[in-house]
Amino acid sequence: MRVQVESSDAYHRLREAIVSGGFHPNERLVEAAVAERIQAGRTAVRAALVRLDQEGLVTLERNRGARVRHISDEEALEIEEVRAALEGLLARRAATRVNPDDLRQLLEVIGEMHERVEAGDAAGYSELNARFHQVIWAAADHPTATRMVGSLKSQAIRFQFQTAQQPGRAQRSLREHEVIFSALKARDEDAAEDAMRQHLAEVLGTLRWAIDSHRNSARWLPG
Amino acid sequence: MRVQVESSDAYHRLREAIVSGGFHPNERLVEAAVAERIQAGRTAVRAALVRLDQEGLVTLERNRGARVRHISDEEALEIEEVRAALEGLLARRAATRVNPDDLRQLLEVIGEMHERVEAGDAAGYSELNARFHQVIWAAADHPTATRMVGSLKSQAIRFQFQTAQQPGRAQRSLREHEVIFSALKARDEDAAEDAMRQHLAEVLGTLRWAIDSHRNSARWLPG
DNA sequence: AGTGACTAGATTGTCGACATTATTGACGAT
DNA sequence: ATCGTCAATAATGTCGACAATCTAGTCACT
Repeated sequence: MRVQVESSDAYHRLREAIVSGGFHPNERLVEAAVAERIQAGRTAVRAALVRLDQEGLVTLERNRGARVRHISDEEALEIEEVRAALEGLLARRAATRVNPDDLRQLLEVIGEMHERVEAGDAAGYSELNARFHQVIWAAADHPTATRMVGSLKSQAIRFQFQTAQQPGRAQRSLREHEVIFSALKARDEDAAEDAMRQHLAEVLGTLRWAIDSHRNSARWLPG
Repeated sequence: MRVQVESSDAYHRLREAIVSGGFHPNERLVEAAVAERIQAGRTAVRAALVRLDQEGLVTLERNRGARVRHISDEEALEIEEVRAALEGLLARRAATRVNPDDLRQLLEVIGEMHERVEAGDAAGYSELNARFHQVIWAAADHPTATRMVGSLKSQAIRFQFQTAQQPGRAQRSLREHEVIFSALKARDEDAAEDAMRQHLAEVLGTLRWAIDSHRNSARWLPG
């Protein structure tokens, strides 16, 4: 029976707990309590908090402890902008490096996407969307950019649903993915970057719209 | 007389020591030794190392300690690519947000750049180059992207000189900066992003060339 | 000489204890 | 009632000690 757990596990577990919503935004992370919850020592929790702070998932204030970082609407938009720039770069790189197997996987994902759209399964579509992008990241073979995009993704996860569930969004998204695929298949760098940026500009626009309308409705009710 | 130093200072000091070359790439960072050198406790050093690991300046291996991270030539090129994408985004944002004072500062920097170029002062030019970009970051008002660019910059600092000191590079660089300035002054988003990306593509090309020629010369001598 | 087991030393990982610092709530003065 | 003071409590920051782990060197054996 193992009691001691290596500290990097504490990091991964706490990260997972935060990203999956086990802690709410702005919730205070008391070291002792967290340590008990994730079965680790306070030392390990402390190290994990420092890493998560650097990563942007947590804010750490001296002598005042840690909180789950609240990503504001505005910041979510910023993150999405950066993601567009980075994924544009990745798509460009991927265009000159995709191999037949990558293309096969992308095509497969697109096929499944059609099914989900017809079934009206937004969650399932979201999942496929993530897979599509991951295949491109792998093909791009660019660890630096991939690492940064991954970090951004976990910060913005809370907003993921707001865009995915806009009516008609999935259909348009699917078409955009098909354009990206065509560009990659043609190994056209410029077209791939353009298509990816275009796609993420649409996502950004949708998110902006969703946030605005949410803001307004929130102002109507209590007003 | 204060002996105790707050731990975030340990981070800043160690970071500064690494970035400014006080430790060599791949040099081992023994906690006790570092603690003494930067006048801090081992606990503080440990926290600093975790942050620097997450930041990419240091690699941390379990039970095997920390080393100054060696940025390979290839990785330096990747970093420069990402920087180009991010700074392109920042230039675009800046185009719609620059105020007269920002433009005044940029013009001032360009003026001084002319002087340095004529004086053949590569180091001074580098300094001004950094200032130019920083003004743009401030005008862009985009904390997320700015934070990431800053992090990249410190990782790639070792390669900064290799590009700056190529003969004739400063003159061309200066012209590129003037194009960026014009686009910002005209508040033309597309032109600003294009100009910035063009500029950094030149930097990337120069770096690539410098690395290649260095690689070759290194292979000639001992071979 | 080369290989592998083993030991001694160096270094990191973790814990518990305690000092330092924030936060909360009670209390009294205005 | 509002504000400021102050004590009580809770939480974080730091240290020293020790356990766990790696590394380098020795020595026996082939």
